[in-house]
Amino acid sequence: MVQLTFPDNSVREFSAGVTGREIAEGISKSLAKKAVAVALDGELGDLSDRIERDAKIEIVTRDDPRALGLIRHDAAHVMAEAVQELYPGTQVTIGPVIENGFYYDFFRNQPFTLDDLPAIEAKMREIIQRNAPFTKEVWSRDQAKSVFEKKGEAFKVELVDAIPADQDVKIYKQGDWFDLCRGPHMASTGQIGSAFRLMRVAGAYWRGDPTKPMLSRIYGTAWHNEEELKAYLHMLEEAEKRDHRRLGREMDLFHFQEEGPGVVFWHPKGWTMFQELVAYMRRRLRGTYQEVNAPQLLDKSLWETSGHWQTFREAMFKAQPAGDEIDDNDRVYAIKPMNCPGHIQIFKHGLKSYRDLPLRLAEFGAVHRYEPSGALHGLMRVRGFTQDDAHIFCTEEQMAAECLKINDLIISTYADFGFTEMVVKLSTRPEKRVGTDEAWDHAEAVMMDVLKQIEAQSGGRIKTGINPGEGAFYGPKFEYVLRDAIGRDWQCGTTQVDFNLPGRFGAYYIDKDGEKKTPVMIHRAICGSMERFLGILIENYAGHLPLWLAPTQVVVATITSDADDYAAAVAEKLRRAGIRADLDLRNEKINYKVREHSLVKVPVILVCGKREAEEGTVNVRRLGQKDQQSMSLTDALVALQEEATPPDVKRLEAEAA
RNA sequence: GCUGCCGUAGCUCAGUGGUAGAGCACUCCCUUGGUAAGGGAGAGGUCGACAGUUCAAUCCUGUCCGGCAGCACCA
Repeated sequence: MVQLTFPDNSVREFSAGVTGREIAEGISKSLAKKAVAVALDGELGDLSDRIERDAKIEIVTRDDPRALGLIRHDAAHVMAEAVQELYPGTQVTIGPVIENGFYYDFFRNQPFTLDDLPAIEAKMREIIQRNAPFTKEVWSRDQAKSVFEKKGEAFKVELVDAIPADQDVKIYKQGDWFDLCRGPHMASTGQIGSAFRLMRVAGAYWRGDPTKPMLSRIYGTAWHNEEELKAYLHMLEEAEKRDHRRLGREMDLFHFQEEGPGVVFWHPKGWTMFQELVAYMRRRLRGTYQEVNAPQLLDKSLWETSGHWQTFREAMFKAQPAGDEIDDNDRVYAIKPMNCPGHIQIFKHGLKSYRDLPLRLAEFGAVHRYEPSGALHGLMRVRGFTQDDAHIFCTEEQMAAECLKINDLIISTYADFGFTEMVVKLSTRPEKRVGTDEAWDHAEAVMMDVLKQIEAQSGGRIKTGINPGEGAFYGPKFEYVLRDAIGRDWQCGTTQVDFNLPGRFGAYYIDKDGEKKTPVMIHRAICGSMERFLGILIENYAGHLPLWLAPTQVVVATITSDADDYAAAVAEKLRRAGIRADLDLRNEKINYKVREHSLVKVPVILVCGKREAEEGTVNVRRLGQKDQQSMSLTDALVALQEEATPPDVKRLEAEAA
């Protein structure tokens, strides 16, 4: 007998080997019909699984949130069946559930195209209509391998070999079609329902390995019901609308062109945002960091010393004199891909004492990396970008305190942009690394301790995690991942402890005892790449930037030319108050002007007509709002000036008051 | 870099084996209109680049460049 505890805490006895399906049927017919799986002590399993031990049991119905993964997984299987039915000879590989959906990778000489999807989707609906039950069998390895070999499924044979020895080789059948799968699955294909859609096709390497064959992947999305599917598709549309590449063009912020793949042409408005962001960061560094600027072009030897030339040469730009007649035109320079070697040179220049530590050098350093062409993506991944970089030279004892200080800076910076949800992850030693195990043990212990403090300090707002083996080759690191307004995660900030570079470059300081010591170096970035961070901000705000960041903060627009002089005076006063204001005196209707400035997302339009000119008022129209507000020019000036004050400056003013 | 798709006016896109079109934007004229497009006229393109096939290529083929979606990469 087994004792099973139900969600209402009632405990009932069943004979061992009872199945979830039998239990559900025993409770009610309707439950049995709705049931798609069973959860034993929280772990999902098939309704047909025999229950041989005491456990907490739940009958999982189709509308349970946990069923969504099953719906998607089953949909992947059905898609594979549909594909093999339509395109005989296509080999199946793997088909997992992913965020918002599923995919299945196929091997076929001719990759799938978007045009193939409607037929596959129709076939899937047909298979779902058939409503064949999912049944499970456990096969021996040899049996599984020989069956898949006979079917010509070479990839499946490889997968059977990859299953750990202590796990069963499970085969799931749906009608005549079957697949190697760890399960679980729902009761029958009909339970998938109709709220799914095939989305796109893409190439993907077998097992993620570029040396292995390219497979043809089909992505799909699947949901509990049509409403959820519709909501998801709507969310995708919203994301597309706030695509920073589109907004960048529409708002005239920047552009790219063929001659400069992956490098940004910043237009006046975009550059205003950029500079506003840099100015913000500079204010945040004031009093703590010293800003420096290291050369763009440095002899190759420096990059050999740092190790970049050996490790990242493929991703670096080299430069040489272009003239044929120049004596040393065999001398090779590299355009900097990082700022650290430069900063170490600055540290090394002049003897440093332990009293100088921690020494914090910051730079808005423009770096260039030859990113793979397929990786380029608007501002998010470029070949030339500006890091809000800093290197802190300190002692090992100072390391933990420095990491916490950086943490405070990063968290408060993100908060100023409205990012309050974030995750800090500790990346630990990778396989390829430098430094002794003792040094890594020590560094990881220190950082683990810091991580705990970060979590404790945050009062639960910040989640923490560990990425094993993801550290840099020279030391462990923290990664700061923020969540934007539509729930997407972006890794931006990073704090990396480095035991390697200072020693390689022979950097040292004179310690209390008069001995030379090698400092620890901490690399840190907050925005990471200013370009990318701006891209994230544009998407996060959907172009509706807070006033302090908006390139054009106010447009003063006239209704008739009678108000031209007054409007010009208003614009002038705004400018004197430090507000970025444009003047629109064109001979156009106010409708036209409002529409045009609204489309480029100007936050505030001050409409001035005859009435305003006579009364000394302005009519305030905010972006996205239909109603207007009339107020005196003086009041408007004060209010706008207040609103246009960056959040950090507001804080300082509040403290001073 | 790999796979697939794409490249026509500043933008969004039609189109054809016989050297091109629309809407918006732009310029000029008329219009002075109270909160998301007033009317008219005009200008604007070596159809991504280079080769090939053809009497003839923007269209077909190839190579290259660039973009998009994934994959891989990201010091």
